[in-house]
Amino acid sequence: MGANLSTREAAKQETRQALIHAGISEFLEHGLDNPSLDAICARAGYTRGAFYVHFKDRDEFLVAVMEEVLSRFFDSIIATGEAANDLEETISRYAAVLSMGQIPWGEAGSVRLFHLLDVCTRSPVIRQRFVHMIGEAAARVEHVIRQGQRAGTVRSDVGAREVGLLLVALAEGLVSLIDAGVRTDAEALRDTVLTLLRPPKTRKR
Amino acid sequence: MGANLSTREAAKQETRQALIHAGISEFLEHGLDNPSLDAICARAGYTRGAFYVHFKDRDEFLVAVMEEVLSRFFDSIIATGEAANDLEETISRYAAVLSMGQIPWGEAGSVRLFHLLDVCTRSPVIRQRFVHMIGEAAARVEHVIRQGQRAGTVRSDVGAREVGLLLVALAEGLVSLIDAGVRTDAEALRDTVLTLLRPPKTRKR
Amino acid sequence: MGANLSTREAAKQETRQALIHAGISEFLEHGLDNPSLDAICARAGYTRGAFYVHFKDRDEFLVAVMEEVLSRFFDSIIATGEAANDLEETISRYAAVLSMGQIPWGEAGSVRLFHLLDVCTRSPVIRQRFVHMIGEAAARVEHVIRQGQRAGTVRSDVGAREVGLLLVALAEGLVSLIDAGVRTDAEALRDTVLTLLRPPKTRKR
Amino acid sequence: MGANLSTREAAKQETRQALIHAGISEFLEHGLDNPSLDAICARAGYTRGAFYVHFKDRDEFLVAVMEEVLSRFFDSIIATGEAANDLEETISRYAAVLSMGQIPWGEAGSVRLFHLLDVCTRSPVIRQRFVHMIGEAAARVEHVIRQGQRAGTVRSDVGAREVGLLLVALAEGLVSLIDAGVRTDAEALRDTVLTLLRPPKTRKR
DNA sequence: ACATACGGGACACCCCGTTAGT
DNA sequence: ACTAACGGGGTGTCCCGTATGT
Repeated sequence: MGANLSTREAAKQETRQALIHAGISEFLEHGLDNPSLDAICARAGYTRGAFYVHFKDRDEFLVAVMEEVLSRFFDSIIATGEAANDLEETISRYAAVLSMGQIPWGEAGSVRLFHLLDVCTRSPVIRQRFVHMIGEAAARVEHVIRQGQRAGTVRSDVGAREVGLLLVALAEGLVSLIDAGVRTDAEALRDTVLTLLRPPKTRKR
Repeated sequence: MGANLSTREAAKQETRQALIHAGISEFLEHGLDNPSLDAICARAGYTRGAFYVHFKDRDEFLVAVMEEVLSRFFDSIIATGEAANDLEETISRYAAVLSMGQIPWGEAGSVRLFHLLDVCTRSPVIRQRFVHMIGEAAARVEHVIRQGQRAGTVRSDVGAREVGLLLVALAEGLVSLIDAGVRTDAEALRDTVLTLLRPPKTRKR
Repeated sequence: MGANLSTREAAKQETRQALIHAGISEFLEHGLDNPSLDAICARAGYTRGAFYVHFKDRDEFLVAVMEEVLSRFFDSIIATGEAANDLEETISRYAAVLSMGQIPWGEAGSVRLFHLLDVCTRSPVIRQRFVHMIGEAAARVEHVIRQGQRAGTVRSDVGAREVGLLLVALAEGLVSLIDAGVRTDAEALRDTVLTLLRPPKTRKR
Repeated sequence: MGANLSTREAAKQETRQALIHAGISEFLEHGLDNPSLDAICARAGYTRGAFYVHFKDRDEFLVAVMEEVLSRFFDSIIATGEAANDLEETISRYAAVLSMGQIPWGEAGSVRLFHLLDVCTRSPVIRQRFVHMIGEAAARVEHVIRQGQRAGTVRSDVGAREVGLLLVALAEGLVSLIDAGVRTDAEALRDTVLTLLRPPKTRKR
């Protein structure tokens, strides 16, 4: 019966996921408000009849899409985080992510940051998840900073907590600027940030 | 005739401005796509008939609104810039602006940053203006940094150009985070940034 | 300028009336809920764009239609009432109206009685107007009865007020039955009613 | 097997009845066309899957509902009829029924008369059943009248057949008026009707 | 018998742009 | 310059009937 249950339930979840993925693609290409439900459903290979089995209305769908995006994003951050306790590595990964100019996730495309911010305006649920996620990211960077400070690779006269938030905000801002079309020299910026965070060489004396 | 014409012309521009202001308010409250022209015109005390005297269609109106917003923003930046060649003062002003969590301008409210980014996606004109504005802002900060370096109040082992862009991106990112509801300690962040930029104390030796 | 005003206003009222008339026809043929706004507007020679200039939504339109029907009906009752203070004449007119099995009015068709009752369920406004109209009709019959009693053509041992309401209710019931397809002998019923209301002949003796 | 089959059969009929009852309630509250099958089924504690086991489509369901209503109504009339061969008693029962302002039946609410008339417009089957039922009711009253005439309690100068139909129509009309919200004095009306039907007192002489 | 995913279609509401007025 | 009627189209929503499960 476990298999039986999965027969129906699996098909249902598959449909739901297909719709969400189609939504992500459409939202990426045409913004949050413009895509019609028809277009989204068609892209997923379904009709609006199927849509309303899974979502009460467009807003609920939007929230579901953004939750998916957020969790994927969060997963990707966690994944990189596990691999790297080193500041330089972390910053470099961030730089790589940023150079793509979009929130990254597995297979199927991405969503603009400002779309997320837009949805935060509408849905308190998403807003909370986003804020929490930012907090997690900041905490992770903070941890890396603190480790660097202990190892002597990061200057100790700044608060790790503040630097954590600062770097996250910086990342966010750079994503926005790149999204908007501002040209940046990722390497030079990375080096500058690392220089600012390095302990003064005079300590050697 | 000059007076007569200017009277008419002034009235016309007044209507146009009223529409743009109403648009800003509506866009702020309900996003960029949702507000109907009817709602916007009604808020300005007119009807759509008046609207089409001044704008070809909704898109042209959107561009006009954003140009207004951008120029106001630019003016405010310029204004603060003129007054301050000092880094600390500049950062502080930025902090003040940021703590409001929105692009500031004169009387009537403001527009979220992500709205601007959204429009950049649609209108190359706006995009170019925005990129240019960011460049200007970065150049201005760069100038302040360079002056600080010459005066010995800013460390010299980082590129003024890179720091300029970095600070602008940071500002942008913080605005976004605050917009989204992330709580920040503006003072602590400001101090941290200033610490990072100060020359090493080891110089005392 | 009176003419000027009427140019616009007259056209507007004409459109509104056309829509209402079309609505009456559609409602008569297909019930109150089935006809689409498209069908109604098309019948009037307009589109939904015009419709929403005159009515906020379908419900408001429905009320307007029923108010029109009611006022026409009321006018027709008043008209017949003025002409007839005689009981027999009044009953005969009623019988004629009833034999049509529908609420009568000028040119363009009619509306089933149960449609009106249905709308009364939805709109308190219409309900009140309908109740008031019934009261007026009852009062009119009451007046005829009273005159007949004074003239000795109607028995005096019954309350004119009660008889008035009774006859109105009877009319309403007969309309309903005829609407539903019950076959009746209008003449026999009329004679029976008149017999019931006549004073007893034995009194003469 | 008989018990087994009847068990299943009983359960099936139970479901059917539950759906019909739910339909009656929904139709009473929201009219004949507005309630969705989903709403009706949900009210009965089922889904549309169960519905289509019992009914071909919405129309067939509507007819089934009205047949139920009609038979209940008929039963109630029969019941009162059996108990009463006396005119006064009959009229009083009628008055009681009317004062409820609705077609009465057992437990679960009622349906407005105009709903029935509405369905008569759509379904010839229902129409015929309704006409037949009205005929039965009229015949029953006619019988009572005839008995009264024989017993000398009802005047003999009017046709029992006509009076029968008249009283049924009157009942119908009063129900409609009360449905619509007209205030009536049931007692006074009843007395008036009885007075009209009583033989002239002059006979005493 | 009953639940439920899904196709498909209809319709109300809204909104934009135009045009005839004032 | 501005109003207001109107045409026309798009879209979200809902709902029915079916088909496939259990």
